[in-house]
Amino acid sequence: MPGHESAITRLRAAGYRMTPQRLSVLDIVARRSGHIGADEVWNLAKAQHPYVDLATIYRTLQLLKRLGVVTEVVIGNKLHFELADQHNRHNHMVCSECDAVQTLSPDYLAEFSRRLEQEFGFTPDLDNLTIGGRCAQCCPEAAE
Amino acid sequence: MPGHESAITRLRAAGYRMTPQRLSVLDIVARRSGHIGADEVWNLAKAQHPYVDLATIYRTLQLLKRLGVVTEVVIGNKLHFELADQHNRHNHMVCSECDAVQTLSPDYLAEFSRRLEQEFGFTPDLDNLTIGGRCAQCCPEAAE
DNA sequence: TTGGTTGCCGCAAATCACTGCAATAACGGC
DNA sequence: GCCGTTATTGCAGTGATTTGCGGCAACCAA
Repeated sequence: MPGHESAITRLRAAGYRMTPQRLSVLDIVARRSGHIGADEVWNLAKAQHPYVDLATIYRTLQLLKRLGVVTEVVIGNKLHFELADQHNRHNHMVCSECDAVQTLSPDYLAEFSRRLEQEFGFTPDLDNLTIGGRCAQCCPEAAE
Repeated sequence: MPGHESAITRLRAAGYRMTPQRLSVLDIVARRSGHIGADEVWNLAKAQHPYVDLATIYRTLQLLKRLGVVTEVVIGNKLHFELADQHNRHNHMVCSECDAVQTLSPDYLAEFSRRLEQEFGFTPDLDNLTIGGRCAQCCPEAAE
């Protein structure tokens, strides 16, 4: 699976160790095309490595997020993760009614981001920004 | 304190009941100029009404949020709330390093929001949008 | 004012995410 | 290949928020 090598290299370069648990998590997230919940990562990881702890899953996912290997999507009140693909960056719009997820080109936020940095010196973490709201189906005005 | 009456009216109009607990929460959030954590609301509420439960505080805050009476700000891993003031709407930028909070005019997001609605029929909940990132002090490039 | 309806509260337990600590294992050096 | 250092894990516990449920009380109508 592509993506692994560079991620492993990045981990090593930052002084972290490669463990079977981390490989499992990385593999699971990489195989999935799209976001996956922490609990689901755990279930799949247990299939490969029966004694992994959920805490390890969370720690690993947070680590991979810090390294920019995965991005975080807030859906309902659960965290989901997906492989960060530089060639297909996108943001997420999540409906607070039905939890439907739509993706969004980061172009929509580029101008906004640039202004925050120029005017406030604030660097928004757009890769992990989830935009909440109502989708077309659930929007109050969409009531037929 | 202004704002109470309209909020009470809005609650009633939506078929909800006014209770001493809800009045307390409303009063506490309204008196505070700025955001306040759920736990702090609880402590203050207990002073007026010793047997309020934390669950009631959370339920009330979520209710007031749904009604647009208060807005939610995510700071670190805690929820904060503040009175929604139509004459002083603003967004929040929260530093993921030091939890510093800066406010932001919603003008910065107006164009973005308009496009989401026009192109996707998605109505973003900007009132409760917290933008995470690094502030000028904590930004990697700010290392002197 | 009184009574009935039904939404709300307090309590307890569940859920999700995170953290401290002692035991364990990854990795560089010999 | 073996050893020591030290990052990482599993486990148990904590913090923050949410939910189920039975009893209680706010509100409307008479």
